[in-house]
Amino acid sequence: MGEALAPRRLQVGREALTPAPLVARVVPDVTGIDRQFDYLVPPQLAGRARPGAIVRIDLNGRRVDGWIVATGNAETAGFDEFPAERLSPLVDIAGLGVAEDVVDLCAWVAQNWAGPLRNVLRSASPDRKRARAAQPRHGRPSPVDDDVSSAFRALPSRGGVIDVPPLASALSAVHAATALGSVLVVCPTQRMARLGAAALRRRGLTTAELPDQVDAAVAGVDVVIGARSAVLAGCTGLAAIVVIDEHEESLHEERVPTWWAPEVAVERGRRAGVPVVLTSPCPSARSEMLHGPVMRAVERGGWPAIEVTDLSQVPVRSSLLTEQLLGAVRNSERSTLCILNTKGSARMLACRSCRALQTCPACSAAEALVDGALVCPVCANSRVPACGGCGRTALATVRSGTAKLRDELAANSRLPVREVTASTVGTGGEAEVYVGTDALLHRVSSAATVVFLDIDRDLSAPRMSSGREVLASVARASRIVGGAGRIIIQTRQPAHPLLAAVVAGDVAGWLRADTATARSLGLAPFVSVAEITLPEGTDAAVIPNIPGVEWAEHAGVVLARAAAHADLLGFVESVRATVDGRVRVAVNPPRV
DNA sequence: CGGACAAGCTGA
DNA sequence: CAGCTTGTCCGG
Repeated sequence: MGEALAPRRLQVGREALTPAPLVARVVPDVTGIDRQFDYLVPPQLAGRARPGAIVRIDLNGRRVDGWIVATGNAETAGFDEFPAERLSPLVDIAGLGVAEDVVDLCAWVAQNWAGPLRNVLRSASPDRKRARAAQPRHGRPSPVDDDVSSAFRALPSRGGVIDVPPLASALSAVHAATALGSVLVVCPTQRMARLGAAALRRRGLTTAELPDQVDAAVAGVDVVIGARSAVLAGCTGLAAIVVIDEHEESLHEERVPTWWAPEVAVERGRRAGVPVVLTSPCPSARSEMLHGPVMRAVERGGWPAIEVTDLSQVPVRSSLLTEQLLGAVRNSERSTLCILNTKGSARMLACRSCRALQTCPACSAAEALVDGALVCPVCANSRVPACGGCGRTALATVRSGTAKLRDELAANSRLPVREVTASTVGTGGEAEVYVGTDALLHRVSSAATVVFLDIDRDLSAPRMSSGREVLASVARASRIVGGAGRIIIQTRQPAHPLLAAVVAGDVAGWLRADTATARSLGLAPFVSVAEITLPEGTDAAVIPNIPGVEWAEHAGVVLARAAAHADLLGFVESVRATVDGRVRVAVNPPRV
């Protein structure tokens, strides 16, 4: 700023010899105001009024916080719209806020996902606490040389996607990247960030764990590591970005703007001119689209042996206790995890005679019985209520009930069986059996065996990405059991392509096929979608039509899709312009 | 969001 | 028509 003003002072003979007053453009930290306002910077605050700083402002009679997103004066392009004499002064500088070099990235995130910049700036700001000065710390790690580190070195300068199952392998990519400078690591969970940081320190690297160690990240360390919002954190000397388990849903922000950390990482890397590496045992189609072909670092993808059991062969009707399950529970020296997801199970129907799950012939989602017909909740196909396999008409609802299952299992194994729910804390103990939902896989770090008691509940969930979500669960289970462990998947559809691929060790092949299907059907990520919630009582007739954008309205929600992302953003903009009142927009949300 | 202000309703 | 509610507008 000082440099910008200097020439102005030297212009002798012009009307003003004093520089135009410094102005800060501020995003208020107030919901419902997605706008920016200009404020005068008082001379005593000029030294600290940087983009990213949190300031106190007076806004319409209220004293609120906000972020500076730009500074300039009346001479600066774009700062001349509002007369300087009508500006209020900044009240104070209240905190460090967002790293200066990340402010423009935040603006890009808000624009790309069509949401309020304020929410992005909040995600990028560490919890308010006093910032302390820290000294740069760099370790002297031993060089790393394994399959993953050589895969990293073989990537193009902008980075790429590496197929790596175990966490230790992903950390080798991080380790190799530290040869370039400071590495920013984004993990799906804070827990993994903590474990990863500890493992990297054992390799002789210095770490800053976010969100607590912001000071160290700013001072300069080998590795800055944290969960989703770490992708927006300050990182001095940034030389590479690594996103671990890029397929995990938790890397997707649920609130608007619904930004996706791997995509933000790629954009940040592009702006900073540093490589970005996305790692995953089951890379998402979107990351491939973003970054090109997947680099295979480990033979066979490193998946453990996976057994599939046919539930329709179980002697006791409607029981989930197979021989394999009981065998695993009785023989295991370490714990067994039994995964049973209860969500959406009430609607599933199985044939009483052949026990085949009733799925949609077109899209294979589980059907529901509506007014005496079998109806697909995804594509609204309808057919007569008879078994798709044997044609008989006696259908039974597939029962759920983890409590009953726990009792059955305990009676059959004579072992203590613990049911783990969201409220149960801790899973200590050896040689035990745990029953719980998918969340169990996030809470236990080691087990001998993982059994998916009824994978059909997940596989046939009424959404497009169900197969990839199942794969993510199996990948998580693989990591928990390690190379020597067992994974048992129970199903009524043993010939399902995904299960066949998993058994054959050809996950990559299934992913290729799934991506090809999404491409040919024009689904995400090959189209961009937006879910637009209109204000109460809006007439859908006012919604504009734009070339390249298809949309449909139902119950006040507009679903739009476009092959070109820019077209979709243009559509959102014109909807906001035509509809009066506040419109909520989720662009490419985690779930539609 | 939340304050300001205008327009609408009520009751004596 | 004061006193109150409800709605709309706008912020530097």
